[in-house]
Amino acid sequence: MEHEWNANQPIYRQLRGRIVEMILDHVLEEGDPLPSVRNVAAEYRVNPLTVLKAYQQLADDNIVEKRRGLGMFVNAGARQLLFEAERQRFLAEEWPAISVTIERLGLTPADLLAASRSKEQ
Amino acid sequence: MEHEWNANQPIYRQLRGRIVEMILDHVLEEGDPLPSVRNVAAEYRVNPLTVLKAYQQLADDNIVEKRRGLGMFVNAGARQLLFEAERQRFLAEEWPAISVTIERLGLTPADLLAASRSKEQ
DNA sequence: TGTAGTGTTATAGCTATATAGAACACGACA
DNA sequence: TGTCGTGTTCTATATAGCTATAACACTACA
Repeated sequence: MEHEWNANQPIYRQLRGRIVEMILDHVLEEGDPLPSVRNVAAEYRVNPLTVLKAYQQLADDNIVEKRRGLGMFVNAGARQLLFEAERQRFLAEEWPAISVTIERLGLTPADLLAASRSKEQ
Repeated sequence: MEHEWNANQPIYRQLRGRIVEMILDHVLEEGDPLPSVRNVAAEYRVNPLTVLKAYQQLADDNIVEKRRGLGMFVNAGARQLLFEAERQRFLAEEWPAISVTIERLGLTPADLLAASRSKEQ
């Protein structure tokens, strides 16, 4: 997990996004415990309450389950749930504006491919 | 210009984005006046200081020029400046994450095309 | 000179986000 | 029983974003 936060979104929202990515990318499997609130707070230099807020939203969405004294765990079926939810959200809320931006800026598939590859290095 | 703000970004930043789009799309030509601070504030139900903040950033970036008592005007060369700046910013800051998301969600060009077209209706 | 537009500055208050530190409650284990 | 992990709650402070309202300064025009 990257260590840096940007200023475009609240930290708790970026953190939630990263947990979502870890689940979708099989870094976290169903049944796995999430990194503890204290560990994440210490490692990424944020307030435990900020971490808790991110985790709380995941619990509200039925992605994780909190077990007091034990930790938080990825729910069964969480990946499928996220996959479908993120897909719909991306197609409905993000892609339309991205598509318009790509056209407006005259970006070709070659431009986009080159930009994707240069970042992989 | 759309009338609704989302909660993902501060209003002043969304407003700045819309002015940028209007310039890139030739809705605003170089030399044109921007809608006045009061007009935008009234029409979109935001505080004049919020509008001013968006406009101030455009002035800081040499996109517009403020003329007290007269209005704000799109600078000569602003479109080219924006076009290049937005292109670079999009390719460097936005596209890499978008690309990863598209791959992660298993979205095909057909999925994306369908989503673009359904929004056009 | 007065009016009607423009930008600009000031004061004040509220909400959201984030921080800091501490302590409480639970569960597993030695 | 005590320890060490976990989640959870509490109090307090600071900053950013946004709101509301008002007034000041500039410009063009009748």
